[in-house]
Amino acid sequence: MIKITFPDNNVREFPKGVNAIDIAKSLSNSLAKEITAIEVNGEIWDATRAINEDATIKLFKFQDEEGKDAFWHSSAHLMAETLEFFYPGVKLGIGPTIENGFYYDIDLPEGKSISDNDFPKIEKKMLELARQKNQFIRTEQTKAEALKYFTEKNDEYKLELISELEDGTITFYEQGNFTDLCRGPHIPNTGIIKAVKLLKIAGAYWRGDEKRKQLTRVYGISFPKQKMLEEYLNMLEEAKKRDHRKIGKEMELFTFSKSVGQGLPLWLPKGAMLRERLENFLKKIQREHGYEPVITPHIGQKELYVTSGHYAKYGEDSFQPIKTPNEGEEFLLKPMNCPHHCEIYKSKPHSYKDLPIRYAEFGTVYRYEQSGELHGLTRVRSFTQDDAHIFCRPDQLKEEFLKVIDIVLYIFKTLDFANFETQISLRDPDDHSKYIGSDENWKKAESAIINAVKEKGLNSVIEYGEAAFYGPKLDFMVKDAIGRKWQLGTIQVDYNLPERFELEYVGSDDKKHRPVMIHRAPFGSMERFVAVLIEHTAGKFPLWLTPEQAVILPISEKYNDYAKKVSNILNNYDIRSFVDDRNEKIGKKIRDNELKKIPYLLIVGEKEVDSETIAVRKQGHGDIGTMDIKEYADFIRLEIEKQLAN
RNA sequence: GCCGAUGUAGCUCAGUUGGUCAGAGCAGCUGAUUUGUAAUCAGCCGGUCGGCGGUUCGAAUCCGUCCAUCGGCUCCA
Repeated sequence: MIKITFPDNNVREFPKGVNAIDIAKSLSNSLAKEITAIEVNGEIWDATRAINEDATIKLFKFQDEEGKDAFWHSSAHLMAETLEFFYPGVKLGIGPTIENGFYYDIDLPEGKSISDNDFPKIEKKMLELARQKNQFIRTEQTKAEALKYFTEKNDEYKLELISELEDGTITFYEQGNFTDLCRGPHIPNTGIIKAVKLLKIAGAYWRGDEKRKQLTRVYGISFPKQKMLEEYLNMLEEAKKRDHRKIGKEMELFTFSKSVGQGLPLWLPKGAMLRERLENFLKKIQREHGYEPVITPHIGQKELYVTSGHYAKYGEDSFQPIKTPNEGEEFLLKPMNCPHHCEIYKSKPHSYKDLPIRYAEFGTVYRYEQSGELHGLTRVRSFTQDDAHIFCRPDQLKEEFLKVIDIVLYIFKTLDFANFETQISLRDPDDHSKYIGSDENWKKAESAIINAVKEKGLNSVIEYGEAAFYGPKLDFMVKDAIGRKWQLGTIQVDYNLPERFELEYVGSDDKKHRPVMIHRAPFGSMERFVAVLIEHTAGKFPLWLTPEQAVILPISEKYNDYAKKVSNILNNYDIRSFVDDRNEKIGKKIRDNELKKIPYLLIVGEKEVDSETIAVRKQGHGDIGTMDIKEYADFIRLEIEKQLAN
């Protein structure tokens, strides 16, 4: 007998050789059917793998991340089996799980191709094979055996992978007529895969190397229940409807022009108004938090970026220097605001008593992103960072971090991003060589971030090796209304630039010290933030932010004058309104303005004119009654105050 | 940048094998109607069919090339 410790620290005895399914069965039969994987002493195992020693375990179902991983990875094998059936001689690259589903990179035999039209038959065959309930059988292989198998199969991709593995660590998995090199784990058998959908096809280089052969990547997703697939497909539909590129066009927020250039957004009046309100919102918070506004030019001498080190790293692959009539004089479009802010810091000497100094600027920067990478407002070549740089003493780091976190949390709360998590990016613990700055400072900064996050009680994951070479950072990821994750704000510690720009302050010891710099952008960039906000709200912005808050709809032309009067009064109350005086029936005007997502439709006809009132209709809710104008203005003001309340 | 797909009016899209195929709806304009809570009717305007070049008697349609967009890859200070 062996001792099995459950997550709740319960310990029970099982016969040696027990597996996850057996353990689950001892709890409930229905649970046993749902188990896809198990954690055994910190390692993820197959649910059917025998446990021969005392162990601490955790059972996983599809709902768990680890359970999904096994499920989708197994589905990738099932897809590979099916592809071998339809395309004999196909060579297989890698087939991992991704955030939503899985893919397999394949090299089709000469002259063969695969397209969306082939998906239905592949899906059908996959389900047919799934229904055979073929077990996933794990076998350990010697390197020689493994090489022999794939040499006979003539799959150079697997051979390459195996050649890099250490002998004694190689395992194969077999299900039905298919055998693959695989670390695992896998689900017990194919039978629990009940729904399958192939999603798309794309080219991908073998091992991500553009000099190597391009393989065909087939993406798919699978579920243990048909209903889950339907829900997922609905979510994709919903995501399509919320696409900020589509809504941005419909609502006339922004556009692009081939003539201006790709990746260079043009903000239309309504978008510009929206953005301005977001900026003012943040400016007000920043004023309250002791930030000082600065303004810097869009270009700087090339030497500035040589000093910062960015020219060496990005110069060749970015916008090229601007030349002037003066021989040898070169300027760069600024790819970031930091060097300019460092120069502002240097414009006068600083005492330790002055710190922290916080310079804030909505600074527009230019980066030559690869053309294929541009995407709506989320990836552009010119964007405006809600940037600020905090210059502080090392002992102030944690305090400043806490304050920045406060700002970010206030923004999330006000804009209704209820779900978010943070990622703390630290040094690679095994290799400190690629990082600049003293060990002591890094330790201080890393613990400052960790403690700040802990103090605020934030949901966070720590990623080792993800820090920038110049310092650790904290990133904020929000989940939008339909569950998609977006990276927004970032707070980064920087030891590099203060060094390179030789920034100093005079300490209480009358000696010169180097300040620490914090880069922070709670929105990330205005472009990206507005894009995420559009997708989060589906264009139904909070009342305080939306470009047009109310539209006045006269029943007929006779009431246009009254409508204009109402609009003027509302505008005096700072409520953004306009009159829809088109010669259309009221039903048509309601429909059009509902579709335009205007939050309030104010209908005026004979009754309203006589009683000096308006009939209020809330977008998506219908008629909510008649009010006089002052009453309505107070009503709106209250709603806005509620939204902005801390 | 690479692979693949796409590009027809302001928007959404038709356009079979190259030959009255330059179309529809919405938007806009004009007129009629004067309307009470999700589409009133009629007329009109609007396109070098992404750009350039080629094949052909003839090209939105076939070929080449460039540009842009989309989906991926790679990248993201």
